[in-house]
Amino acid sequence: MTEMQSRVTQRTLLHPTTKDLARAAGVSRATVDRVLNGRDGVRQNTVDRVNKAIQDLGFVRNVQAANLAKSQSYRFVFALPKSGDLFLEEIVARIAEANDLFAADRIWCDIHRIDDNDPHSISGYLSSLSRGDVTGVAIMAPETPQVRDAIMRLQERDIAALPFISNQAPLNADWVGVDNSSAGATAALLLGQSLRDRSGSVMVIAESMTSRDSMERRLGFDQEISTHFPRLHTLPSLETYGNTERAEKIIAATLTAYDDIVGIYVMSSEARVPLEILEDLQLPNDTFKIAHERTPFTENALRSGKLDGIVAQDAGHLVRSAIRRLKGIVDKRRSSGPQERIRIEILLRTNL
Amino acid sequence: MTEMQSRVTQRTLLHPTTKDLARAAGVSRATVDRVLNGRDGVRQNTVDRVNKAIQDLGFVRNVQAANLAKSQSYRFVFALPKSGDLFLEEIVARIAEANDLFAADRIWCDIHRIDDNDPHSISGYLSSLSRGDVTGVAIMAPETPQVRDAIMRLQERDIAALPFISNQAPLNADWVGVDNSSAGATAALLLGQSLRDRSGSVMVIAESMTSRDSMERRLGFDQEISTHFPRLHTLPSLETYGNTERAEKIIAATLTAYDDIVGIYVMSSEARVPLEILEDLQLPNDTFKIAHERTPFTENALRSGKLDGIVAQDAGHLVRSAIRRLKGIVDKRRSSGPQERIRIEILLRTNL
DNA sequence: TATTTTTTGAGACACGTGCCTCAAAATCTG
DNA sequence: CAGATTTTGAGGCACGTGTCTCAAAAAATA
Repeated sequence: MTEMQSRVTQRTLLHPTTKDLARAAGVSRATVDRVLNGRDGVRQNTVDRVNKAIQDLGFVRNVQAANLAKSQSYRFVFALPKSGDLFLEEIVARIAEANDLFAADRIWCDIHRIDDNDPHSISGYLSSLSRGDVTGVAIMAPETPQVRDAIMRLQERDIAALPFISNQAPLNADWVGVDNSSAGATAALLLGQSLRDRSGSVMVIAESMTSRDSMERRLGFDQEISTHFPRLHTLPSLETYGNTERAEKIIAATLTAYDDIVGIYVMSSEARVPLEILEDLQLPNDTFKIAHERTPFTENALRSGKLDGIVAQDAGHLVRSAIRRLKGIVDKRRSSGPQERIRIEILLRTNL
Repeated sequence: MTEMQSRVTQRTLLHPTTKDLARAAGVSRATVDRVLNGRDGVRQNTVDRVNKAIQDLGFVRNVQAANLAKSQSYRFVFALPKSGDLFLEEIVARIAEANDLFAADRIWCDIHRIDDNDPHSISGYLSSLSRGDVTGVAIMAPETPQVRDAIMRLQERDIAALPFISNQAPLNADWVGVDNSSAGATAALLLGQSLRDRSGSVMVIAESMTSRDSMERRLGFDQEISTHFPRLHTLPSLETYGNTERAEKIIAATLTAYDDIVGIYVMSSEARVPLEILEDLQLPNDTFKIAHERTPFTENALRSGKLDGIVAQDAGHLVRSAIRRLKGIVDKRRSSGPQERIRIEILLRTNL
């Protein structure tokens, strides 16, 4: 057994270097370098020979050594909205953590808060960046033409760009976040399953319905309820606009208007305000309440039974995944292979 | 703003090297090397001065350069049981994937199948390993004194050892896997929540109850049911021992003995056999069925409604996490900081 | 064939750290 | 104080790749 293996691996170097490549292809190290780094002035024939040698030897470029030679280190920026809820605070905290986790890999992350609602300031910031200052940007911003443009121009300047949490378009290959439509559907399924033997109305509370993310969640939620739980009836979204007084008013109004509310879906990533209001309003004990995103507040609410479930995306996972993805882009790992998908997490009291 | 920052960072080098350290501490690079790598023959006073300089400059050792100098590369082995179910196949596939994901980091993984049930063969294999062949091992094996011993001896030989999925002891700091007690409780909560308005018996099917993992799951499950869903009654575990005929017999017997079965919990990581048997037995449509681990089979069952929920640990995540953890141990990252916890995932039809 | 152009090779240096040797300096011991 | 011992410094080579320069070889063109 061991003999057979050694016979196979005998001529196959364990970790072939560019030197070995050169020898195998019958060219010089300079030429190998030209091929590896896509410089021109090499005949196709020669390129092929080198590529064949790469295949034959199973050569893998030593990125560490390469980075050392280039004295490359990675400087990433997380461009996040200024107006922040608890979920955003969570993200910020995870970035700080990731910073010293990745320090050993020569990766350094900064945070830049941008004024959302103003697409111009976002794209302005993005175009102010230059390679040398920063090697990559993770961008959390609502989808607008300006932002899309700015992202394109970043890539032209050889800066890695990665839509983060807020998706820019369904077709975009490089992005880190969850499918909001499925997230909404998951909230619906969880709610519906728990209320399977009852019928009534479901209140839906949002911060605003303008963003693509909100729309998708709502769509997914409604679709799941209507196809699988026809005994439940979903009410129109209540939009709080982040305003507590307004929230109090519309929630109270809805509760008096409908006396058959059996479930509540808090759709926005900031669940604190609506939940605090609901608590004061003395709902029946068996009203099923579900919200998005894990924050110290929602976590607590789940523990104490004020909330029955959370549909979440893991902030730490999002951050780390974004960093690894950015590094992958910079390293030009095209065959990034198994994409590390961000899962839609369901949190109950038992798996916090 | 920028001025203030630059004033601060002016004297602070962006990426100080050992050379900078030496200058700052007023010693030679040789001495810095002695301190950094814990060689002796350095006066305490000098050690302190170097450490102070490390603090002051915010020095972070360039692991890439260090690995290059040592021509260190990481060879990890996953020691997995021989007798495998679909979940194990999943793990194996993820290891293969991870292999080319981590190739750029000079990490190479092998798989070694060990005969479970025979603690001696496991520890025999582990003691046959030597540094140079392998830098770290992820071990999936039931807890026995022999295995614990072998792990200790691995560490003495400077080989990183990491219990994998099967925990060795609750107190063990270094391990990758989930809390099985919480996993069981989560299955219970999901089941209970869906059956909140009904009462009856819950069938529990296991492969065997000898391992710590099974015990913990069952314990967590029972505790959650009895404290929060007293209208449900959990039956004793049916042990299939991986034998299809036996499984058919005991499941059928249980179904005739109890006519009030409202839920079924398939506890073992191999859910296929029990579920196939159950399908033939024509259960009422609203029987809530829950199982563990995502495999092509369980996934399909969930999609087609033969299963209502899966409590899972993400195989890819487990594998990647184990690899990163092993690398962390080898690199001597003591302040490993934010441990990348493996989440207990709840999979429903909507978030597959 | 002679000349220009393209392609290739040889060699050097750099990146930051590990690891080695040998000598010099500092400290301790008798 | 001399000698033994411990501590420190200076310097060099290695790791694998990137990036230069300059010359040589090969191919294309006139």
